[in-house]
Amino acid sequence: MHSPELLKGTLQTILLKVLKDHGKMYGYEITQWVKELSGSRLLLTEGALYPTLHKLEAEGLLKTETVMMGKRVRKYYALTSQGRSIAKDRVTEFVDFIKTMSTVLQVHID
Amino acid sequence: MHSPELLKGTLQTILLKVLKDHGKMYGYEITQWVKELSGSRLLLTEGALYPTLHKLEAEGLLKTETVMMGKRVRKYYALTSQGRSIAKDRVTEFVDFIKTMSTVLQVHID
DNA sequence: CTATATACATAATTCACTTATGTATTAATC
DNA sequence: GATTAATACATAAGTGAATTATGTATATAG
Repeated sequence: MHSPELLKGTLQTILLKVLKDHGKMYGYEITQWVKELSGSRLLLTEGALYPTLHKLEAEGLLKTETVMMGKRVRKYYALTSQGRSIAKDRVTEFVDFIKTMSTVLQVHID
Repeated sequence: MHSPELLKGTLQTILLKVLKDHGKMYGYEITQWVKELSGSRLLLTEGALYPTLHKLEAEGLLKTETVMMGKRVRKYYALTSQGRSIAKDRVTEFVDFIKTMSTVLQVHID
């Protein structure tokens, strides 16, 4: 597991990019998918996940669709067109940040 | 300039690694050096810098030497042996984090 | 002589996160 | 058939690393 400090500021980027790549997903599904993709190194907590999804929806980057699976609620999230645009920006911003950090720390990633 | 959110959790790593590479430095010198190294993309604020230096010193990772330059105080910081060890760990941890993030975000750095 | 750069420091505030708690359904285990 | 674990959502309290603001003081440039 990674230091939780490093994760700060990256959650929105992860959510937007995963939804961009994977299409519509529900919250729990996202946690499982990120866990699998990261080899259990990135574990999203519910206390961070749901408020962030709600915030991105409120900002118009995500749209929702609530489905009843038997008696259980499932809330699917998908990018809006604005969300797709921002997702791209956030990934670019992250890559740029990593490049700068790599220079300052004098490290080479792969 | 980078999103300040992404910077969170990386300040200690930057300070430790810069001091490891550059030897003893004083606070203001660190801000200028990081600014130059990063092409003005990483601007350390004093409100974050000094408390973090004090904290790292209190934890025994840094040792200080105060010098009077004429009438002006200058406080040099350098790694302790423990600090050198932790600096290495923090850089490794950061690189590992970036690798995980690159996988999850499906991006390639360089 | 006035503004900018150098050089330190700390207090108030912000905000994204963790931790804790709550509700409820479904599947597995004993 | 009862308890535990997994699925699935949600929010409130607390933490802590940052920003922003403020303060002090010397040195330099225009």
